[in-house]
Amino acid sequence: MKHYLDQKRILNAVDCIIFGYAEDEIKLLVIQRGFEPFKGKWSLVGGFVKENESTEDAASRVLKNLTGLDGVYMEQLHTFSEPGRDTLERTISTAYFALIDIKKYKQQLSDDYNPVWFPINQTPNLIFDHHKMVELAKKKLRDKASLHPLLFELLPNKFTIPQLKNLYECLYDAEFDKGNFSRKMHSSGLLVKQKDKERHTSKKGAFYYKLNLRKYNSNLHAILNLVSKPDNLKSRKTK
Amino acid sequence: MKHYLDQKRILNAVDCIIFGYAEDEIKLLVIQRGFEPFKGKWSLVGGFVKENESTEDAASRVLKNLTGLDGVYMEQLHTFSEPGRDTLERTISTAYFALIDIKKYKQQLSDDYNPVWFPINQTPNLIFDHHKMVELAKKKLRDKASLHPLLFELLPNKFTIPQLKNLYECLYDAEFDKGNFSRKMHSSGLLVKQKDKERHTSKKGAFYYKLNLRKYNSNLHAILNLVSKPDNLKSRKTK
DNA sequence: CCAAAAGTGTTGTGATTACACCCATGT
DNA sequence: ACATGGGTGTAATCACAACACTTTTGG
Repeated sequence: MKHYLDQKRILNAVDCIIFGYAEDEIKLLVIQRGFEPFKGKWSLVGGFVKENESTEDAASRVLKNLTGLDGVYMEQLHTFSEPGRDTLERTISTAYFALIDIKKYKQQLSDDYNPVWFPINQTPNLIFDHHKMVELAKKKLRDKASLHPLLFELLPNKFTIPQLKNLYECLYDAEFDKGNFSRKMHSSGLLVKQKDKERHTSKKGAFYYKLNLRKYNSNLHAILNLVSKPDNLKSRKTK
Repeated sequence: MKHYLDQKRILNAVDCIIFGYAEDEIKLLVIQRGFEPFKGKWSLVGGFVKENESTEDAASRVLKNLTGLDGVYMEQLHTFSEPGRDTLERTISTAYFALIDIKKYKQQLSDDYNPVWFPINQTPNLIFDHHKMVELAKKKLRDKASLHPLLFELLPNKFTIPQLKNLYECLYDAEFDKGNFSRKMHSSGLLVKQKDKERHTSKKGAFYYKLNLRKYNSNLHAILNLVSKPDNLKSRKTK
């Protein structure tokens, strides 16, 4: 018969994998630690779980401290618990991934760390098993976004269909047919056409759309078969 | 700046949601506690995480203790961490779900608890938030099995296609067309036809199949579109 | 020889792809 | 006027559901 007195001290932490989207790239927010231990090393934002909060609360708190943002899309990813994963203490960390509109993000004042957005495929070396966390988060984002319309969380309120298409193309490193992509998005019923156009990236200009929030919130499984089959990919990007 | 000294004692546990399949039903293995606290109450099997093991190791250990089985299909489900979830101690529990061949299961000798298989939709009241864990596990099993061929883990080495079909029908509470089901399974390339037949449930008899293990292990995404759309369901069962 | 379940063949439908074409506009 | 990217139309193809049909064998 097991009893908790068997258990030596284990610390509980959370780490956040924060994704954003800007300049036609998906980005990851990491910090450079300004304090010991591991001063100068790159790391995900994280923190210890307090006695009276859940890991969800802890992750929200950490995220808010770093970005100033509340009510962000966040989801539990996985709990990492290898005895040697944290080289200083025995720590079990529950990882969360978050999607934010990068334009809403405002760096909070802090001397503790220096936050930087890295393109998702050019991240620096990270401490502990944080690289594993990022890889798993990327995989989960891809898997989930192929069935659920959650990439909207990365875009501003108003966006164009070519912008949306580019976002999907980044995530899957593939090209989609503009016609078919547009039809599929429209058929989801999630888009509300605006009267104005975005006129920077093309001469004709692309209409802005907003998300139909009622539909988005009620029907989180609308986008079926967007990227399910390999044949949907026209060709691997090689650039 | 946060430091681990802020953290009061939090215990780390694991709980296992163990699924089996027998008598044309999906079952859940739960225990009745033979010791205080909560003597006589139903609960998932669980245990505390030891200092030198991961939560995965802890879950495997707990599972082996209860069932005598090694190398079982197991997957991390979710970490439950609400401060009030365990009414005795502040405990964070990482839940794992496992799929076992119920015929291989042998009850291990133990006076500590009385394990019982319950049909998945007739489970007793469980302590703490274990009911939540079971519900999430059921949802995850359904979601995952619609894309990945993991239900084979619930069947014996040799099985027939009607058996497999019945398993899917149980999980989704739906009926599938035998012709289409059979074709889809064959087209996955995962089935190896045997020479003998199962002759209890029908006069004609149904051929046994074995799993193509090489393919199964290399290609964990073979079964696409088995249950993706609601239209695939002929009719809700009402029995 | 018939009932019952396994297993195969076939057809219509709807989704999807690939690609041609039209549109709006800044230079 | 023409190049450029946004946006629409459409034919061919493919996957799938539905269901009729054949097979096997115990009673």
